[in-house]
Amino acid sequence: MVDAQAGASGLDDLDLRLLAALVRSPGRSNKALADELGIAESTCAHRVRSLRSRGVVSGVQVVLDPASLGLPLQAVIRVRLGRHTREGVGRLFDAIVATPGVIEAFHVAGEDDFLVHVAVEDATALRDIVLQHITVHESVRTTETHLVFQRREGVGPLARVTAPSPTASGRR
Amino acid sequence: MVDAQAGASGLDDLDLRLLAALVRSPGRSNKALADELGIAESTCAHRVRSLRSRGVVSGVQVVLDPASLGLPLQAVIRVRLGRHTREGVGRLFDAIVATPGVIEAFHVAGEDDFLVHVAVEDATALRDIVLQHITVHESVRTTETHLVFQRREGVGPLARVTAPSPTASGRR
DNA sequence: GTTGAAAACAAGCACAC
DNA sequence: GTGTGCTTGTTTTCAAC
Repeated sequence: MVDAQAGASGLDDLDLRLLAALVRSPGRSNKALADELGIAESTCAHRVRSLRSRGVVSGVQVVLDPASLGLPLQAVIRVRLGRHTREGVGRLFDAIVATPGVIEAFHVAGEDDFLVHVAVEDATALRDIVLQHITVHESVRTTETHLVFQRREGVGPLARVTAPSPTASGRR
Repeated sequence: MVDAQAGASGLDDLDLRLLAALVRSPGRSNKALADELGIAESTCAHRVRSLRSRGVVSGVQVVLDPASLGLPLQAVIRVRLGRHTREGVGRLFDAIVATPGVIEAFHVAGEDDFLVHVAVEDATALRDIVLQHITVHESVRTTETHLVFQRREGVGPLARVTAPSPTASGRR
């Protein structure tokens, strides 16, 4: 085997185990992390800081429950544009993510141009978002609103890196 | 005015300001939070614990950068089903979120049944996900894969609760 | 790159208001 | 529901390996 480097990124085995532990339980103390990985606390702290500074860990996020906030309704709004100028698309994207209730938005290729995930209080609020924040933009041609029955987190990107091939094909 | 309660949820003004501060900078210490809000540390700690126990704050999440992990390609896969049995849908959902590279998945109403957000290393990996993890399920009729140019976070649910009416109705 | 130890810091708890 | 002081534990820093 070459060394402990993984893939194209400069992440060694310890980095990956650290990331896995971090993702699994973000609230843990540095001491607890270090103990689990069998390394010194200072080493653990250094690696975590390094991963943050390199941008591998983009950040930490507090997740709110929309329903508890009085926003029990979620939807994905598919937005299709007419004219596609670079500035128009950029300004629309800016306006979309600045709209209260918008959780995330994707600029995608294909039939649709944007997918917008929103949480709102009721159907009226949903209509108001579409009419007052989306279709008001002249570049928007059509929208389609899809109610979200359920949203679930996936195992995430890390699962592709840590366990890419269950079939042991020699070494990578 | 009635009191400091907001909307249908039992959240007062301090709770909302606390949540806003938490979301803005999740890494902050309790002391820093308390100082910003002008309250005692114990009060701040109590409120935060209460918000967590009530489920308003669902949790804390470590956000990884897929590109730094060697997964520069993101896509949204739209999945349409043929047969819609309750168990079939549930098992498919389980399988989808367990697929390495899947960041999140939505079960939606309408034309499509699932929207799956994935991060992968290249186009081949994307094809493999669709063929080996999605279309292998007999309930799946068709899929459409849409490349993600860019994903952006919205201002979030809290913005709908904290600043619903910009018109100053009395003092805050 | 890793470690252990000391100093600075923050969190949790019981209690008083 | 809010504030205070103490005790405990944790993060940080630094010299050294």
